[in-house]
Amino acid sequence: MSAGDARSRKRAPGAAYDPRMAERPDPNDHPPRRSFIERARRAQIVEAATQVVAELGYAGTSLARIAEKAEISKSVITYHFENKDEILRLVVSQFFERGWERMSGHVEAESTASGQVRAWIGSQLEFYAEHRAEFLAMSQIMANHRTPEGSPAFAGELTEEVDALTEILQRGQRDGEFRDFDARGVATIILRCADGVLGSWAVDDSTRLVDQIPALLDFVDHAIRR
Amino acid sequence: MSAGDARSRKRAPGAAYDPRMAERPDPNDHPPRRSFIERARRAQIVEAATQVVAELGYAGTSLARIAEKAEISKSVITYHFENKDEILRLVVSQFFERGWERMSGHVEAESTASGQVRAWIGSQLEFYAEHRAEFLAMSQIMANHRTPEGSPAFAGELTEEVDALTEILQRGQRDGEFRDFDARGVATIILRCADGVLGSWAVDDSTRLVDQIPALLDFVDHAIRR
Amino acid sequence: MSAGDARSRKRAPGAAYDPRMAERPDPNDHPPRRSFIERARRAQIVEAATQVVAELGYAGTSLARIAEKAEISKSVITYHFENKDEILRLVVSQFFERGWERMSGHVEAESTASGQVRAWIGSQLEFYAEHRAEFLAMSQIMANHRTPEGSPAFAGELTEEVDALTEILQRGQRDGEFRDFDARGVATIILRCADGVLGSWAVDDSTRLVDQIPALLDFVDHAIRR
Amino acid sequence: MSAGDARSRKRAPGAAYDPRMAERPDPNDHPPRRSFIERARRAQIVEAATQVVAELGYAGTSLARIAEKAEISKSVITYHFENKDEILRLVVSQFFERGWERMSGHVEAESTASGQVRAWIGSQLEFYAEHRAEFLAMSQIMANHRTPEGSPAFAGELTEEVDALTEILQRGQRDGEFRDFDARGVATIILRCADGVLGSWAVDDSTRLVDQIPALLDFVDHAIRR
DNA sequence: CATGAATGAGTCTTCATTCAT
DNA sequence: GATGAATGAAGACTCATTCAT
Repeated sequence: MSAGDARSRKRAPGAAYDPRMAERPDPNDHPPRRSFIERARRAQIVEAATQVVAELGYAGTSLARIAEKAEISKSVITYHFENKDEILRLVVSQFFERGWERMSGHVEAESTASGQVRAWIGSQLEFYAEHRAEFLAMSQIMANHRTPEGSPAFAGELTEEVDALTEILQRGQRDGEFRDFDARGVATIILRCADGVLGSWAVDDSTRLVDQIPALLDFVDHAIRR
Repeated sequence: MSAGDARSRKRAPGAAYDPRMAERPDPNDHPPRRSFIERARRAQIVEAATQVVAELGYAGTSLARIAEKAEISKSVITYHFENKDEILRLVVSQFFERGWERMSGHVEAESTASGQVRAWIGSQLEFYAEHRAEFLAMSQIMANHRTPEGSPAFAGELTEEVDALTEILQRGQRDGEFRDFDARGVATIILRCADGVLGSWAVDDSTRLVDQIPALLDFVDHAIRR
Repeated sequence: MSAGDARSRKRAPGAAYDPRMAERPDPNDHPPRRSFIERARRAQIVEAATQVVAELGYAGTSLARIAEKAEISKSVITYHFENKDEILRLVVSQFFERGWERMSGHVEAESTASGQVRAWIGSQLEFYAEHRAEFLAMSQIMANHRTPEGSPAFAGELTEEVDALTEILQRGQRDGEFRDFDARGVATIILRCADGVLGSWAVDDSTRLVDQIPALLDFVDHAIRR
Repeated sequence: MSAGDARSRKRAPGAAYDPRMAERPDPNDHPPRRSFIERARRAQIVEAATQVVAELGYAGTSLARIAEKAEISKSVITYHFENKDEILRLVVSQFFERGWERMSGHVEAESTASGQVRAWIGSQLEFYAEHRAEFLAMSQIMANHRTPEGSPAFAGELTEEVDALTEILQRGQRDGEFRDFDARGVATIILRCADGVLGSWAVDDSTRLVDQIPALLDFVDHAIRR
């Protein structure tokens, strides 16, 4: 049943749109209509998968261990999902969807470019700090997941995000808020900067992430302000 | 995100030699005296392992594939190494050793704190750019390698690096070069910033890393300068 | 060789109805009285099974794929049929029933023995040529289907057919149409001959089966005629 | 080890050449040099596979069952062979190689075309009769084995055989031994005829194959003789 | 110094069937 | 009359490691 339902990736209604999740149109256009039980099971399994990846890493994640964590039989997983791949992609896409839902509100609430940059970084880090396991899992999967042919499965998934931030930076330059720099290059640096801080927190959770947010905001602010 | 979020650990400048990065000590305390052939074989195998990890990722790396790449029999590997673990740790430690060899020279040649910061970031990125495969391999291993119990094998390996950069920043503040900020926090941010840029390059090699170095240096400069 | 080496069994001409080819008898002796819907569903499923076996081969045929082909849920199949076995047997028996319906008319219309032989071979091959998928499916199932214990499920199903053709050949010998030979042995050979030609057509449908019929008739004619 | 050693298919030295086994050149041209043990193990496994396929059919043949039959662990099989596919192909190719080795001698010993036809059919059937299990296995594999993409793995493998027999028939026609007919069509029929008789014996071994050989030779003789 | 052979645990996935609704 | 959910057994294959030579 339910072939090709690698699905979702819908924009949050009203929300601008999630630049991280490029629209990849489903060939079978009818989205699978799932029963209550099915939806619950799928959620349960994705949740279990998230935890396992976060704890044991990408390479240590097997269907057997996901089943164990969810306290179900392995067959239940293969019944509700096409693939291990499908599960892993859902872990990633759901995280981004929810993250962007949160961020977009904060970003749009700001009027100035610098306010939007701060809102972007701040709300992103806040969201991640609140969902550490999900973030770790997403990180692991993005860094490791490959297509059957062997190339990274999530390469270039991030360019739209860079585009969006670049636009904000350019507006800030036009408005005289920011100094002169290559907007696209700096957009990359900022995003990667945040990723990096996240990364250190991912490896070593002794650093309280939320405490580092103001420092990072301040750092970026000085770096780009006129 | 952050395929390259793990990375960087190297000797504190001036410090002689980090025993943690050394090959694991021989249980019989006399350090292994290796023949010429032995050393050659080990180097060849570590080199092959590096390439395989870079190409196929951590999860795609098996002894069989390393053997294939090195054009030797699998048994040669298990003869010369205790473990798969031993090989992977060597890939990481050798990369850091060589990287720091390069960097320390550049850093120590500078007299001002800001010069040292620039030398640090610049020479690090240059070195990585010249050794992409090694960098990718190191990244993958640091992000994925685990102890038999399942916890990250390279957690908390980064503190010395942070310590060293913190010292430089503090000196810069005392000398009036840098503005006021939490030196340790910013040290982390700077290092992670570089990581982040590396991460984007790791995923997508179309971005010419060396071209981005000046932008990053400029970015950091503005962020910390008085 | 001989993708089509299994095949052919049908009612002896004149004989009413072969119970061995019938659906397996209901344990409670009253024959199943099926509703219109039930009969339609069963037909639909058997038809889908036929197509799947023809396309994917015996080993590639699963209930899941039959359901997919019929665009129904897998449970519909298990509701209407006892078994996978029951479906496969029906594919075979229905093909033979319909085939013999066609052949018997042609054979009985002939008065001479040699005419009957020609009618037999000719109409058989014609029928098969018109129902390639059904023929392929039947072939695959006869060649592969096994009892739960592992022995061929359709062994020894061919004797009646041989008997019937043997009778015709013997009559031809008595009437002086055919030369002297072991009638039973030659009956087997003739039937297998047709099988063989079918087999080559099964593997490679570029050979237009109908074009080969005259050659085969000619071949057999020369072989047995006085 | 030993990648790409799907190998063999060499002509028997001196023997004409086996038309059934089209030369499919090995990309890695160096044939694997196997140890005594390796050759013995491979032979043992192929032999076990042959028996399992003959007894349980293509669909009933699993590596587990082959291992059981050979009284070895399943891993031994995957150590010595790349693939299940490799084993199955060997079962087929070895059978043809050996069969042709036998047949070619008999065929070439004859001077007349009709003698060669008789030698062909006779020695083929004799050989098959002496190696029933191998024949059954080969039959099952040829009828069922598919490429990963789903198309029959052994389609069109037989055309060269038809070519060779066609040549003989044409010579017979030129020499006035045979009557006028479409040589290629009849070659197909004759080969398929033999296959068919074999097929009936395959299903039901009560018929003593060797006893049927003279009848078949006689049948074919009458069919094609002037 | 080197390696061929072996193997048990574990990988994902497919499958026919059962059961409750 | 229909079906969604569940499942254990089995499928081929990969892997790191051990051992004897």
